[in-house]
Amino acid sequence: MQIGDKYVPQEIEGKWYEYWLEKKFFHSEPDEREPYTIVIPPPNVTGMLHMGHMLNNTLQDVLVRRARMQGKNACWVPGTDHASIATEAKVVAKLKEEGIDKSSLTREEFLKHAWAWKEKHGGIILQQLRKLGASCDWDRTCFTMDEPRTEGVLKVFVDLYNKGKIYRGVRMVNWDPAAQTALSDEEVVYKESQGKLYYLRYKIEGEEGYVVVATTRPETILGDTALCVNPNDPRYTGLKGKRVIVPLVNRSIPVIMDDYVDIEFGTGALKVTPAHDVNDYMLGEKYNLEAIDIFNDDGTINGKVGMYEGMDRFALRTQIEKDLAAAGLLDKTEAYTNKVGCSERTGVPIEPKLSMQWFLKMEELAAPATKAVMEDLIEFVPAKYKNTYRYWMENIKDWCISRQLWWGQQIPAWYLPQGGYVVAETPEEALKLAREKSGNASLQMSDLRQDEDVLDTWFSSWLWPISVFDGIRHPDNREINYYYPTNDLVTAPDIIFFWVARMIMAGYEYRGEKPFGHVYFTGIVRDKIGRKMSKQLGNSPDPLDLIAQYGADGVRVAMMLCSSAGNDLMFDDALCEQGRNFGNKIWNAYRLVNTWNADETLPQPESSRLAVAWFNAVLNKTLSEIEADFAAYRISEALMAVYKLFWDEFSGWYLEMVKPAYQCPIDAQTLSQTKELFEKLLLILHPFMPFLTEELWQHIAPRKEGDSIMVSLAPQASAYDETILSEFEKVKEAITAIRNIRKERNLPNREALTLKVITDENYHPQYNPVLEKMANLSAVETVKEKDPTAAAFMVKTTQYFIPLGDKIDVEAERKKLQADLTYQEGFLSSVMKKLNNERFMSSAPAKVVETEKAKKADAEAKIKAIQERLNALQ
RNA sequence: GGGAGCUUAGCUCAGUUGGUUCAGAGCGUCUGCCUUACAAGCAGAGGGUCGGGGGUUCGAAUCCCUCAGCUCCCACCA
Repeated sequence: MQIGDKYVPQEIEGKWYEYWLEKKFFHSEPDEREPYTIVIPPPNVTGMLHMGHMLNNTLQDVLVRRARMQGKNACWVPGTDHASIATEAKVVAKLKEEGIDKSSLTREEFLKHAWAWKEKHGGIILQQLRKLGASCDWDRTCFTMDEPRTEGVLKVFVDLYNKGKIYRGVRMVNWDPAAQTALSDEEVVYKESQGKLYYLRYKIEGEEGYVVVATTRPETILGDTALCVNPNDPRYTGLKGKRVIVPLVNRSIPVIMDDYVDIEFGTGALKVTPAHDVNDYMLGEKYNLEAIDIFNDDGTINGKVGMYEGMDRFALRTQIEKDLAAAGLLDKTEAYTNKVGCSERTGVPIEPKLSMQWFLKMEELAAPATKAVMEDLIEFVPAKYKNTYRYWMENIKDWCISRQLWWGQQIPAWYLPQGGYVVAETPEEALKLAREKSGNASLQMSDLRQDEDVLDTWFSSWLWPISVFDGIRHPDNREINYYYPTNDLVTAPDIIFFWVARMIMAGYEYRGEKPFGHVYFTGIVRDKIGRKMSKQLGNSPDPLDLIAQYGADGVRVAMMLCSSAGNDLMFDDALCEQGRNFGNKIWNAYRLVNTWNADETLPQPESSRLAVAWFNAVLNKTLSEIEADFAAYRISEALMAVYKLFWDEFSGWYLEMVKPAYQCPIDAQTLSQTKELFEKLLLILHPFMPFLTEELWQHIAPRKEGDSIMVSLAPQASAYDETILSEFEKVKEAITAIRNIRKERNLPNREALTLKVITDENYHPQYNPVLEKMANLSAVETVKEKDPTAAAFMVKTTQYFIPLGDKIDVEAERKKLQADLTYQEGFLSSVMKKLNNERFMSSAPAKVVETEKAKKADAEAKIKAIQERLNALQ
């Protein structure tokens, strides 16, 4: 079969993906083989592929393809996440562009738009993954809001409710005024912001004088219901039992004393706004203060106080500063930097707000999940995340699971006309329960009102490893029993709490078992100067452009080259070039082998026989290294090992050793052995570079329809000959030395040379055929005497000479020898220092002492040889 | 304010329990080559006091202390 002169990845990649799909090689069904399972971290359904996905999914594909080639039943389940806030925000924005306001729509109308949007954009990202070569079982594609998953979520909600783990209550929650929903603590990110500290005057009731309070949020005075000072603060002892007047608002509020207040901060006096600050809320509870909620859900001021109604919270801050100053109630302001909690999704500052929400009790769920990780039943790679995990788990707070959104699973709770509610998986059951609960058998569905809220997205994705196998609805089905627990989870560390921890909890709660055996945490992809890749900075390349430019195999290699687990990686387009170049190298090596014509009558040259034996040893040694690397999830090192194996050992040494003379035929045995070795290399390379290896694998031997490298078995490491490896290293050294002599003296490669050698135990004559071929020697002669006029070199203790007649430069030679002598003498003296040190001799292990002695003998022999040669040069 | 981690060649990183010439790799750089698979290549070379200081040890990139710089996570100081 012919193959193109140039490596053009774009020409070979698409067709093989189609072929794999058509042959259903990605599809897995339970059978008697050992399963290997990965569930994809589901990307947002309307998201686009970015570099983080590239990294993450390349890793998963490498792991899955490798497992498949080890004979396991590999199953990689793909899917998408409905991403309630993110998707709803996108739909709202799109509607706004069309001049439609969300509030003008009914829930049903809005959801129609949302589903339409999902149908249009949903799954684009999964299509993009195909370009990368991802071998997902597409028949299993799931969506966190499809019917089986939704039913599972509702079932879990009802179950947890019935177990008493889910409750409803008014709590201080993180309110996102842009999305107008509550958020979990994990969805709040703290951003440094330059603000001001405002010093406000609170007049003391019935007296002259005032108390100054420092605050960053003067607008919240509208909701002040107390002033608090530390009882140990001598400045304020006189305030006990008094009341003060809230500036501008003119409300009279009590002064309370609590040692929560930091005497050092600001003026030591704190305004208390129970409705709008978490700490103030605590104080409010403790001292029974009124909580005045001054905001509407969108962050504008409501009518409760009767001032500034309708103003935005930030506009009000500016306005109130002016008004306070005008009224003489603003002492001063000073610049102040603090951290403001912002919504992870919309980016706007969150507003602590009292509201009625649904919560999940976490403490009991956390216990087995913590244990599993700490005892390495679930292994974190790298292990440093265990600490982070434990700390969070041991300080876990109840999870606010309700969201004031429409896109998501609506909470299956129905309110009764006379108050109270029932929780059920379906409206029918709810009605039944409601009739029982109310004792009113004539109650109708229309009398019940379902809770408006939906569940947090993570409340569906925490079930992912179970729900993709339908193990929530049907806990005993064949698939869940076969595929669960999954093997590896590959994800980013920033969702360790959102997702990883919760999946582990759900795993133990619903399967009584861990959801996965290993969690591989990838780093964050940064640009080459270390900035996080982001849309705003525009420093993120489009992965599809990279694939178009360098080929998927090249980009995959690039991702793997720079990714060590848990460490951020500096991505540079140059890495893709390196990946593409590697593909080119493999391509051209194949082209070389492909041009060789076999001659059945030719015997195998000894040099080729040796080359095959040697390369087999190198191959097996490297295989065992690769296996160790994979076992420790050192994926980039595994790739580097293959890279060097192919480029240096195979292309640089092996192929040169067996290469026939120009346009001469090759013996049949060497050709077939070479092809076998090449095929093994392709098998090892396949998980990293699936497309190129499939293309060449199809060419290198006769194949039939339905054959594929991806469903072939990869070679396993076996025992190898250490001796041939170490002896060969000396041969390589000699070849390199001869090449250097040629280079220094400008001797053309075509001109054959004679090599003389004084034999000793480091000289292995059986490799002379290789030496002769690689260094173009006419003969290797054994001599007893040094040749003072020849160019000389040493390998270990063996002395070699190349007679050059008058071409030798005595002065240069002497200089070189002198330098070498100096080095060897220095080395010897450092060895002697150790050997003459009694304490070293008595405390170092025997093995170490032995090697030092060997070093001494070695150095002495070399020094002797160098000196003799120097003398001979005189 | 707590916690974790990092600092090794120009860049990105390996370096398992302290001990072979341990100071490494890849990329880049420099030099020489258009040698009939590949210039997306070949043959070579240079490059680091292992962040600074101190200690333990016969022996330290590796263990301990300390200082400096960087990064991340957590946390209610208004």
